[in-house]
Amino acid sequence: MAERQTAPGTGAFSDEELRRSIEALFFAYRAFTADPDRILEVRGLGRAHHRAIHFINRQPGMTVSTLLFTLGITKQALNRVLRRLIAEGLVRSDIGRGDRRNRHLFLTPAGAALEHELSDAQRARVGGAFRAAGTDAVAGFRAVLEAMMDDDGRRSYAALGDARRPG
Amino acid sequence: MAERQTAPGTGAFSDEELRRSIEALFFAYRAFTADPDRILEVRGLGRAHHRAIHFINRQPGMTVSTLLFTLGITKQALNRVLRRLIAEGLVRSDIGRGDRRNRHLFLTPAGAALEHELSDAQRARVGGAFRAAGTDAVAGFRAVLEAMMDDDGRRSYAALGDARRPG
DNA sequence: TTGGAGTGTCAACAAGGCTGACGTATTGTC
DNA sequence: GACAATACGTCAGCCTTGTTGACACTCCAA
Repeated sequence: MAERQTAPGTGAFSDEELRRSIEALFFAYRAFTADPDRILEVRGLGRAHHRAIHFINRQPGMTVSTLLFTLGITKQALNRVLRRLIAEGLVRSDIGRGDRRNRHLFLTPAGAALEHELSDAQRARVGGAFRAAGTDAVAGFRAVLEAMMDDDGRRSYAALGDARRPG
Repeated sequence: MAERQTAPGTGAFSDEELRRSIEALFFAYRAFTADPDRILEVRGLGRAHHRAIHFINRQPGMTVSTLLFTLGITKQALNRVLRRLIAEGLVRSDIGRGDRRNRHLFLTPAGAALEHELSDAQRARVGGAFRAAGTDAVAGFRAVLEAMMDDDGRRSYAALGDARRPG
């Protein structure tokens, strides 16, 4: 099934076109992660630490369970990452004032500095690709990515967007 | 540096737009890999096996070192993956006829069947996103991805494309 | 008061990267 | 013909980052 070689109608794509796009996504994503990986390596940190730092920066004060859902990993896996970030003075974990079971996560100044360094590298690559491809291409890029997410991803993505526009 | 809030000229993008795109890429890529992961899980295989199978399918007869360069991992890491795939009867390794030091890799019928299953799932998600976003968006998507690759990725990506158009 | 939610942590395990070192064909070169 | 280089395989050990299962603690809400 689904072995269409030619387009049966509007909006269909050839097998070869899809395979080529899958490869493009693979190689592009690899480059996308390679830049921050190099920065993290000198500190002995990994991609998991980067992801935690990124989302804590985007939503300061977010709880552990929100971060858990956003990352889509288990609490044990996240805990190991957070413990390290807190021990290195990059992240601060505050007990909730309303509900004291909750931990609210913030970047320390050192954490914010690292976030900035990582983000600069990643934005440089993405921004460079955007400038090379042009404004129209960027709109298409975003549209395809958003259509490609699964429900969990879409929920997290939307929640992050909402948090940027409070009220 | 590089903290531009407004567009200084044509083809510049806001900090927020870049950060949002980075998140979109993260969530989309996670969905993109989740589908094949589910299929592989029941066989006890992982993402690394998928990647090897994908590229062997795209370039039947490719040598071990070519695959090594394409994947960007060490020969020890690849060897572990290949050994498993050969043991399970999914991949065949033929001694080179010209240079007997080379090993040429092929999918067996069972390997091709698995490749098809994995590829169907991945093409379904990418194809669905393409149809939802439209033809113009797809062109932009590809343009951005290709501009985002690093040199190694671009080389591998180009080599795969050339191999599809022999002569 | 009690159940359950949110969190932290221990242990054990697996995938899949890495480096270093070594062995073995095979090929090309002096 | 001797020897270096290439292509590949493999062993051993290490790391990150994911998993399950189990347990303890704090605290909120019914």
